Amino acid sequence: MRSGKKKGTSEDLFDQRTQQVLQGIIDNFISTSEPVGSRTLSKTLGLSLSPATIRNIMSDLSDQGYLTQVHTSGGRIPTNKAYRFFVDSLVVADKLPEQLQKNIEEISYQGASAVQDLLINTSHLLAGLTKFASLVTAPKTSLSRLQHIEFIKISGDRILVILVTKSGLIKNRVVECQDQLSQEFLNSVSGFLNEKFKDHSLLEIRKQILDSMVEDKDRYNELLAQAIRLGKKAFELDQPVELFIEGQTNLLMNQRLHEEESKNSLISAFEQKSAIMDILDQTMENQGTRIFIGLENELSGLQECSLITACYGNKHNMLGTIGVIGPTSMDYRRIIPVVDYTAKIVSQTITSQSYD
Amino acid sequence: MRSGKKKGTSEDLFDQRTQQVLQGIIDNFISTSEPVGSRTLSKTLGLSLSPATIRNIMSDLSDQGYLTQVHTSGGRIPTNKAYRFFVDSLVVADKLPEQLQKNIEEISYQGASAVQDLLINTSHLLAGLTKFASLVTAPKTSLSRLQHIEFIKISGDRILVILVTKSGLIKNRVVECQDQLSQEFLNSVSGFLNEKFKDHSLLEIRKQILDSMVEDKDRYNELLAQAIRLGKKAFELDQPVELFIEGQTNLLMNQRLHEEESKNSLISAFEQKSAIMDILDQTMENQGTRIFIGLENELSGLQECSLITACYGNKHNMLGTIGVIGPTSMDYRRIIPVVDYTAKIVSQTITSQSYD
DNA sequence: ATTAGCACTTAAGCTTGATGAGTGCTAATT
DNA sequence: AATTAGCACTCATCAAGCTTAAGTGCTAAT
Repeated sequence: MRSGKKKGTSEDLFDQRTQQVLQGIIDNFISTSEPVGSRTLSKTLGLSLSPATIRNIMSDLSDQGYLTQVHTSGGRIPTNKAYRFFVDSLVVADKLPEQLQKNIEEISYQGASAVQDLLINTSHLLAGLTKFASLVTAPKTSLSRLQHIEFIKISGDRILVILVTKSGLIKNRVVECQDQLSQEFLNSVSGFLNEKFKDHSLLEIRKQILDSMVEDKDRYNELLAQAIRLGKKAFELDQPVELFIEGQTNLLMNQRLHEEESKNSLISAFEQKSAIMDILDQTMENQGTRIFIGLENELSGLQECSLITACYGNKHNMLGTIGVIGPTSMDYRRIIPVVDYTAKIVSQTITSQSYD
Repeated sequence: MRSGKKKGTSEDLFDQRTQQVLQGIIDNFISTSEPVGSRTLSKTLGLSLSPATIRNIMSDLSDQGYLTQVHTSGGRIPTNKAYRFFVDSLVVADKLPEQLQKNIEEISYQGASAVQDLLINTSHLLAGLTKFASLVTAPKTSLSRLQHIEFIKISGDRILVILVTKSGLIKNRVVECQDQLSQEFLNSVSGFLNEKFKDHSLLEIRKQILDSMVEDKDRYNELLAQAIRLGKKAFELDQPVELFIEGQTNLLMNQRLHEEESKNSLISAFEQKSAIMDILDQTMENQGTRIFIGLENELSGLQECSLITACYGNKHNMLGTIGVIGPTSMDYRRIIPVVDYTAKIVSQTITSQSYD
């Protein structure tokens, strides 16, 4: 145990040299994924310090929980605490190379006429650029507000319901209907619903329609009755968690995560989409990029992974989240700006496509 | 070189005992994925033959290309030729357990109101049941025939185009339009297009519309002019190869394919979707289950994989293909009926949902 | 035609020892 | 007082050598 020089009050405030050493270790480990030893560091680091000195510093850092050793001898690797420090002290991430910017901007052109397409493109893009797994959540349907609803009779007893939300989501579903309803009548129904519910959230609409069920007084009004009946079917709780995941194979192939068992738990982690959604939902609270390091608490199976997220939205609200899951030892400096800029472009595109 | 007893004229027609031995080797290898030797076989096989005799038979089979050895000593494994023989001689595959039948039948209930949902469910189901990778192609949009088209004005300059095909596909796209068109006018346009083109294939419609461009004589008819303009946008070549792949991770995790390099080539094989589509398209020619063993010729990277496919369709046509990719040493007896029955259920469901 | 016996091959598992990168500690140096 | 050199020690990795078990081909006996 070395007493060390505590210049700050907190043990976590270390002097510049210590910080540089830690920085060096992290950098080194990120690029090689090999435990880094005092000798190597003495050479790579710009400072002219002997291995022995560095050893002392490293020992301090170990005591404070920033480094661990895989085996008694054989270099040290950064802990999650170290990554946390590293990421927090990244005042400004690398500027995104222009070529990458262009690549990202393309997602809004690739024939993404609907928001869903845009999100799928985004997911694809992120997985491709980062070579990790990408996550993208769609705007919550139930919170979106109604832009337009339409009923189209496509055969005797089948009606296609089309729902367009202010945020630009388009949903179809086919409902069956016993009564023979003419297209003219369906038009009146959708006209009625559009008039009455435009700008209301789907959740709200659903509640109101269910309430209306009770009001029997209007039962004589056939239009109203059918509107309620159809509306009930159209707005029925129908919100499969919309989460696009891509590039899981990237993660499985990744050099840094190659213990057999960890791969299996990785897969099962991806299978419980609801847990992932929960985390992503949290990120909607405050704008900007968020970084989760070592996901063991939230998602068992991803101990050695970090999650980088950013929200997208239109001028009024945050609508959803995009993110990337990669090994804790990923190159944060490169990945963060990619996620960041992508979210920005998604927001821009979605703003231009949404109807408020 | 043992002369062997050739009872048939062709060298590939061997007597019953030889066949049983080959069968035994394949069975054994399928269940253990270990090279199988003469001693083991002598015990597991029902016949009371000494290892030496079996060795002789195995030697013959090797000569004829049905078996190979990984190392000079250490048992033999079946070649693709052996699997081919094995599969062809499977007169009837196992009957599907009732529980599995039920599982498969569920795909048609899971709120699959549209054909696309059904296909996604199917892909998911196949990957889950087989623990391999699943492939599902959607019906070719351009060959589908028009059931209904509709234009909905959703904001000043944006029009939502909805296309419903006879096969039950529903496609949306948003097009922008400078002219301010009223919803009433759009209704006339869609009425016109529905009337004129119902039951025509989308490909055909597109061609006719492009041709119409030339007929300037009707330029005075505003309805017609707009119908052509909008129709052109609506039917624009817009057929991203619709192929659903799921469970690639299953395949990567599979015990039987664990050479590092083969995994990488596996991934890249999945990335060239068009090559996969080509193979799947072939299968549409003749109905029924087809089995491709050792895909090295068609798709480099899948040397050690087999593909089992079956088509689905409605009463008139074959519409698409479903399939499973797994290791050549998969349990064909189990997998084939799964694919088979799933295709049957998909066909049934799609028939009940399509409009002709 | 079948089988037993034998010499030979090979992958896989085990021990052994050398190597090298790294560590902690102490004493010398600045 | 901070830094450094030196030293004994630890441990993963690798290669070499050895054994074992399972398998093969061939020949001779049944």
